[in-house]
Amino acid sequence: MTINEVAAHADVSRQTVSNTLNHPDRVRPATLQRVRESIDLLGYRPSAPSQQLRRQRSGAVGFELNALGSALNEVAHPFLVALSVATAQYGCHLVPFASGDARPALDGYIDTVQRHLVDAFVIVDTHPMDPRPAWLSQRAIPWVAFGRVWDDETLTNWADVDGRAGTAAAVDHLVERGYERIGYLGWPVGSAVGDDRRDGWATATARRGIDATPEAVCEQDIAEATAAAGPLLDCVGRGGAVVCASDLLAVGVLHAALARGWHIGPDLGLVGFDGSGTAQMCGITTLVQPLERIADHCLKVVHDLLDGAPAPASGSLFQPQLFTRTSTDRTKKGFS
Amino acid sequence: MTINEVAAHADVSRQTVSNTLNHPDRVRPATLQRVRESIDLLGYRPSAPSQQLRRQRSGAVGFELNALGSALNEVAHPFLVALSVATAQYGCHLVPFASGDARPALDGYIDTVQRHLVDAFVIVDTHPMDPRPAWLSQRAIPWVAFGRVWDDETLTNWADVDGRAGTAAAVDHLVERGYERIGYLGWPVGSAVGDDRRDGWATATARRGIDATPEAVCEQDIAEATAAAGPLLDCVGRGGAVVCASDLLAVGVLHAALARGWHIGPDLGLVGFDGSGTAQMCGITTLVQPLERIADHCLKVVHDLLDGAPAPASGSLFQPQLFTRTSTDRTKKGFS
DNA sequence: CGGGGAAATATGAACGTTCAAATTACGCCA
DNA sequence: TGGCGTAATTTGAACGTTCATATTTCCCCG
Repeated sequence: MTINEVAAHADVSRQTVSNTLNHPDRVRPATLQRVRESIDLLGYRPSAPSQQLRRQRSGAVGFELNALGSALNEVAHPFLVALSVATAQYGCHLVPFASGDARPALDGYIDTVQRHLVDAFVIVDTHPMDPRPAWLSQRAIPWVAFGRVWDDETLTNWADVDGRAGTAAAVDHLVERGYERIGYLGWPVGSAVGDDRRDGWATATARRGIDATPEAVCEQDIAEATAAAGPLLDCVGRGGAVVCASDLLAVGVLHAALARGWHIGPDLGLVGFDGSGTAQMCGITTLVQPLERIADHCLKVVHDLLDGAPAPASGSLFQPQLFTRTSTDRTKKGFS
Repeated sequence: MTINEVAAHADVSRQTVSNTLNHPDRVRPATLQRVRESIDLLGYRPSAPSQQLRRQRSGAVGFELNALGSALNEVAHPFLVALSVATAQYGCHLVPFASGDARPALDGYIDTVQRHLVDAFVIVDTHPMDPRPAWLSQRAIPWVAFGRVWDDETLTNWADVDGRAGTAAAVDHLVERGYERIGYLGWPVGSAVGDDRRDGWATATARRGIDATPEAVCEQDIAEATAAAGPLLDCVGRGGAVVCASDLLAVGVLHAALARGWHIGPDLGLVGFDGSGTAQMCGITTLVQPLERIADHCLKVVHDLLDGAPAPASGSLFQPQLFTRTSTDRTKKGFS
């Protein structure tokens, strides 16, 4: 089913069919309707390869999937789904490509862009010394990052979650719920995301005048988190609470508490971060990242860039939303 | 950078450049080398849209991402990553498209195939009454399923994990480790995948002559699993073990056991299913699905179909691999 | 009712590649 | 050395679309 067959059926030229779809204002109403009927009747959809070739634009956005540690990254998949949903709005599609030990990250970017498979990228897991922002910008390849861009203040095309506000909201919530001692389990100092989230907790507890604020750090690993939670639980005691830098760490705390026979909720308030499936499964109150809005924003930015618009004046911070579950309910025992 | 520029640089015609890449046997060795040098020097990569248009083939495989419940599906993301890795082998790429309440499943299939964005599909989450297999087959669109195809015995282009063998291996492992009473926590009867996994446990315990084989069922939900685990733990007692239909259910059992103050491993053997990140995080012995091999197999099948080969004679069953963690180690306390 | 101007529609060309067919180069033997 | 057969290479055409330009149609007014 090609444009010519539709044109023949509607007794117009192929260009009129093209205009019907791309510039309806150039077509007389009567003709427009007739062509549209033919399109519907014949079930015509323009061929993507043809359009891509002619327009010199693939209409696709590349997305790197890191094969390493994909099992532990609980945000990657929901974000990918959110991006896929959002593509419909922008008339584009996603092209994921793998990286890992076998295939260095930049290779996939080079490949896909040189073959005109994609004309922009959404990048995630940005970190200090990340080569991708500079590399892409040098080549004038549009891109947007989910996660702050480090190293270069002038690169403003990123969106991120306001970790500071998130953990602060967690503290407020815990105070309202009547928890008195509020500890924090985070990552070692130096991780920018982690420091941001810790700051929110520290600031909020100080503002609330809470004096018992023990904290501990560990890597993003559940065994470490469980071990690190021990001293923390000693300090906050029954009736205390812990805010965590991630849902995974919260699960560690949960295990440590369960091992003591504490009831999550009544005996210990617990707040995670990320809104992952794990938190959902374990009934842990968490700070849900607004992935749908972030995905939409990311696609908007790259499309603006593709249309020649300048980069946004600054990065965008999105507010995480506190999703209350039984782990911060002092009246219910939760499932444990 | 187009084929013509390479041709000019190497002082040959564009067709010789094309042959150098697609039919090197048709090019004289001396010419071949010269053209290859030009290609490398200029960094030429053929334009995908041009190739797709000319070859009438997109070289892409569609993959439906269900926006609903994506957070609870722990296999979808690793499988997607495995597929992405495997695409490199087959010179193709992936095009994920979203479905959900807003967009019925078949719409995405129709769209992508009519626009020539993809020429085949990998489908997952197959179930009885699934409309996709028949729909795709009727239209002669190549596809392959990860998960058995129900309703129609003649559709053999699927790959799945041998659940029966998996749970049987779990029982053998638990017996070897010295656990005596081996219970089972599964899904309500009627789910084909669940029944398959339960059968493996039932058969293996019978073969081993184990008489204490309590079982319980619940939905794929951690609160339900925790509740259902109670009676199960009463029956198997300390020193017993539980095999679960999924890692999520195993986490439920884990919570129930921790709440009793039992040590996972010494007091209770626990085996999950799927090899999810959750099992990894919680130190649960699990049956790892060989997603890399399955992904490779799926791409092989669709490419064979695209090359006109007949469908495989039968579906392929892949053996899950028992991955031992502390939850089945009677000598270690694990992290809890 | 004819002419002028704008609106609507149609035509030629091009995007970069590969297939099919035509042309040229090469090696071999008489 | 000339001719012949095959290998190597080149040329024309086409994939389906959209841009730029050319042509036609329509409407309005003199």
